[in-house]
Amino acid sequence: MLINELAKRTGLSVHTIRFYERYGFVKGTRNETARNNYFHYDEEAVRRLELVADAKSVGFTLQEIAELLDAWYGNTYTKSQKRQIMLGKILVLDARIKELRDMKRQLQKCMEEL
Amino acid sequence: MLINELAKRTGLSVHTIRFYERYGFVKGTRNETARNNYFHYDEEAVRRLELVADAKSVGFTLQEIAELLDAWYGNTYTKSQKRQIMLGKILVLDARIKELRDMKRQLQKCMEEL
DNA sequence: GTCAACAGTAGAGTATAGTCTATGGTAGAC
DNA sequence: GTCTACCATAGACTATACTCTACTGTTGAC
Repeated sequence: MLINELAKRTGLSVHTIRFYERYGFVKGTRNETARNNYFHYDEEAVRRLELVADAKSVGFTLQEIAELLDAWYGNTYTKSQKRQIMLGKILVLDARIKELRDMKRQLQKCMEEL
Repeated sequence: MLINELAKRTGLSVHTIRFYERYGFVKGTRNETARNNYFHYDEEAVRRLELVADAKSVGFTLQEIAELLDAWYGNTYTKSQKRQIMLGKILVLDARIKELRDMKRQLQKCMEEL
């Protein structure tokens, strides 16, 4: 698919996808025989961008997401390194969940005292 | 206390506190009799900044925090409006907690499949 | 009285994450 | 063949949240 369809599939704007492309989050492939220089994207591109969106919404930075994508799909890390990275992110999530729960408790207490 | 002590008490930098001051997150009081123009801060300032730090760490923007501080300490809202604002923030936190849990589950699943 | 450490204001600079504009080259319907 | 919608690159612009610099005035120890 071309970038426009990818944008529709992922709910991201074309601009944002191009921006993510510079970060290496997705990569299109060019057709050698075609005389245009359009990039084509596959289903993995969709999955990668969906992961980016999910990871972003839980507060990971683009740098962290780059690492996560590499651990998920890439081959720069060994299996055990990948597991380590995943585990690290899980611990970050646990800490963040705790902060959210604490804040929620604070707000509830404040509401009761009103 | 003066701004330096406030910074030490809250763990924020003097710069950051001044920045927050422009947002109305804290306000010092000036001593009429003194010939300097130093601002003095009280315990509420400490509590307010601690709330700012907590709210920030769970992902609220400074705008949202301004609203929260007003609901918490201010008197621009009625009690029932304040409760509404608090409840709104609690629902946001719930949604965020859910997202974090979902992401955690995804990561765990990916780890198992490695 | 002078020097370091602190106070104040104003405004410039930085990082992150987009978002948009300018420009120019395809593709396909009519 | 031309019009609209799309593709590409490069780079400018924006918002948020700081962070720092420049400059000046104050305080308190020595």
